[in-house]
Amino acid sequence: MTAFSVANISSSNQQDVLDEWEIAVIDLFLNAANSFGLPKSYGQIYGLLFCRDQSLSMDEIMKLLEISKGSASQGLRSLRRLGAVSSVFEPGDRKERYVAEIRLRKLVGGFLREQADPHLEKGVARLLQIESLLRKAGGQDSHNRGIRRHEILSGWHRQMSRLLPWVKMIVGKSDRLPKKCSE
Amino acid sequence: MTAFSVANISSSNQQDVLDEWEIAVIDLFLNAANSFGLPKSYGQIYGLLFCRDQSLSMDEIMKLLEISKGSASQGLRSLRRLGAVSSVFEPGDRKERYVAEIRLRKLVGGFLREQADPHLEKGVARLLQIESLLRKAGGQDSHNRGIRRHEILSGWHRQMSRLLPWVKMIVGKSDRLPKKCSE
DNA sequence: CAATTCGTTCAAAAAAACTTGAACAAATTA
DNA sequence: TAATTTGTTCAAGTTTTTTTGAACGAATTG
Repeated sequence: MTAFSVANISSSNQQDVLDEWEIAVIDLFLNAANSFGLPKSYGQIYGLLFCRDQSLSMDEIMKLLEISKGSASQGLRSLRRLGAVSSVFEPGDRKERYVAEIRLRKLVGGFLREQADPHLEKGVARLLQIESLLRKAGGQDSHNRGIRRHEILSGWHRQMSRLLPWVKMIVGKSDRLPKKCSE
Repeated sequence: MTAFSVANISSSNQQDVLDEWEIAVIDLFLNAANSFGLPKSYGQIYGLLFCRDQSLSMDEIMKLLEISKGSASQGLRSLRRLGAVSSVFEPGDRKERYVAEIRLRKLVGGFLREQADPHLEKGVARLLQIESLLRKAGGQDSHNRGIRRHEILSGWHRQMSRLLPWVKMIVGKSDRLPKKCSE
């Protein structure tokens, strides 16, 4: 940069400082990330982008959040994979720049796709494995018990598989949720 | 105990050994616990109880899973709070004994009550905090942006609040899920 | 081509989460 | 009351996860 930026008129205008409310929002997402089993830094990055209208470069993110290059890089990658962040190409700028996805249904959808779906698939494999163990092992009593448990687990798996599409459906329909259901 | 138990006829009948399939089931719950953000040992404990017809004492749980007293105690407490395990009083026995709750709707309900609901409540508090920060701080531009973001977050909060009852509802109705919805 | 800018990777450091076991309290039994 | 049994607590130890930053490669610029 060739000279001091002219930004930041009157102490905290836009660019290189976090407003108090922004800090609070970032902290909110930090905590949220945590309880979704994602690293805090992911939450911070998302939170910062969520606050801003303009896209930010990795560099700006690092400085504003005071996190390392590695965290920023990995965080942004994962967030993109989740569909929570996307990169935009501001023309005439070499850096990549990032913005937050703010449509809840997209966020939830991405999260379910990346986290829940894989677990359901692994679940199938595990059920098969248990099934095969049941085929060979165990005394009569234990074997019967195993069969019953396997049935229960299969039922749970089925129900979970059914639930997810509904979640995606219900989140998203912003206002008008179904009121009554037949059957 | 006054003499050797007569149990365990033919190598691995009921009590003091884990069957192969039980190990697999326990491992399944270990992983599941993990991805719900609960300690592995909680999953193991639940998994073991899930496998068994008879209630187990903390002592037996410790031995079967080879975990410490502390883990067993804390795990059982948390699982009871979640409603995933309950204690039964086998008459003529001083120890407390535990069994797993296997109704999915209860499990999901307990989990949501203990994990999701508190987050939603904290969410309200955070939104209020942000609101108050917005009242005082910020330049015009940032302030407006803050207002808009606060609105978005409020919307998300509302939608999540609406979602949870549906989840409880959908899981539970074992077979018959709603097929069509009006509005 | 050399120098610079970006972004990624990964081993090592730091932080967070989980587990352990000894000390303790409560309840029971001798 | 002393000895036992049962379960809880919590500081310290262990394991796992996350963060850091230096080294690297690719792309760009001088």
